[in-house]
Amino acid sequence: MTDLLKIWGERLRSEGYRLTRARRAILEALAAGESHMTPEELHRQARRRHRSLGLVTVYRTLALLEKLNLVQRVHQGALSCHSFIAVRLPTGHHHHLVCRTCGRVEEFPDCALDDVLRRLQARTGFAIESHHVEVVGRCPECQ
Amino acid sequence: MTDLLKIWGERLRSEGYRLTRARRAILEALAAGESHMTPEELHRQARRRHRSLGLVTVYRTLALLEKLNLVQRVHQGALSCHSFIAVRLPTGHHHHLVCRTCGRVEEFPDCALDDVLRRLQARTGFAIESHHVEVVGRCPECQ
DNA sequence: ATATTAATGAAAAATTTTTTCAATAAGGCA
DNA sequence: TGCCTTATTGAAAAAATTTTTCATTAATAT
Repeated sequence: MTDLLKIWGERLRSEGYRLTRARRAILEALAAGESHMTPEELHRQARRRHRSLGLVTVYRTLALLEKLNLVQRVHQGALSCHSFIAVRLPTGHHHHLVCRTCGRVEEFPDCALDDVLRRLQARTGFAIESHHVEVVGRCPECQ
Repeated sequence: MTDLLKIWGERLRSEGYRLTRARRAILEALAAGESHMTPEELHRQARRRHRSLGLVTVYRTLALLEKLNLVQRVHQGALSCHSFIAVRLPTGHHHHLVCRTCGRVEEFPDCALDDVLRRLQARTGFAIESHHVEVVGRCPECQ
């Protein structure tokens, strides 16, 4: 996890952003989180490291991290549209397998979906640019 | 499209809900829409049929229709978490292919995904219950 | 150390969604 | 048909969420 932090820090720097105390606290909370968190929840967590952290900064930082692809939103049907989770698989495209009970999120790679998409593209004439997959179930512990 | 309306009406009735003027207006707007709409947009459209329709009723009706699986939310990354579109493929599971430019939504069936999910389930130990796929691209007209 | 300027936090504003409640109208039934 | 019951509605208010503004702070290059 410390590894993740370092990588993220470097990434921010290399993009010309400053690595502030507020951002560090938010990144740490994200890296520690096993489950997706709303801005509010993330704020609560991150404040354990940085007491005076404002919720506004959480919103701003999430927007930044989302732009840089360091976090991803978690969608499931109606809910959780505004929950975020750290992106851990650094290489390539991946998706989320979310536990309905404990909220734990597992990343899984893209494999085998390409085929489906290629056929879809051929059949519909759409120029496919991106896709988003989310799978919900119960993790081994929660079953 | 008129067909769709009739089916929806019957479905509401059979579930014990009343087919009111407000709901009819909302259903018509949804059935006519080629693209996903936010509650606000839907309200604007539906009011052309029913002038005094309140936005609250749109929210309530969407919640109901979502519960009955007559509409689905459209997600794409950060945006559109709160946009809805009518479910047209009546049988079985399907997903959305969304045009980035004009917002048009095409439904496509589930085929070939089952395999991917079966393998995922075997590998992770999750009991997979549902999934959500959304593909974004540009439709033939918009390319 | 200092200067530059991006980033922060607080407050206010804007936006979105939900709740409350009295009035209305849908659908069943005589 | 016309009445009765009760789900549904719309308006207003409240709650929740997100964004903007702006003076202050602190991260980084020098």
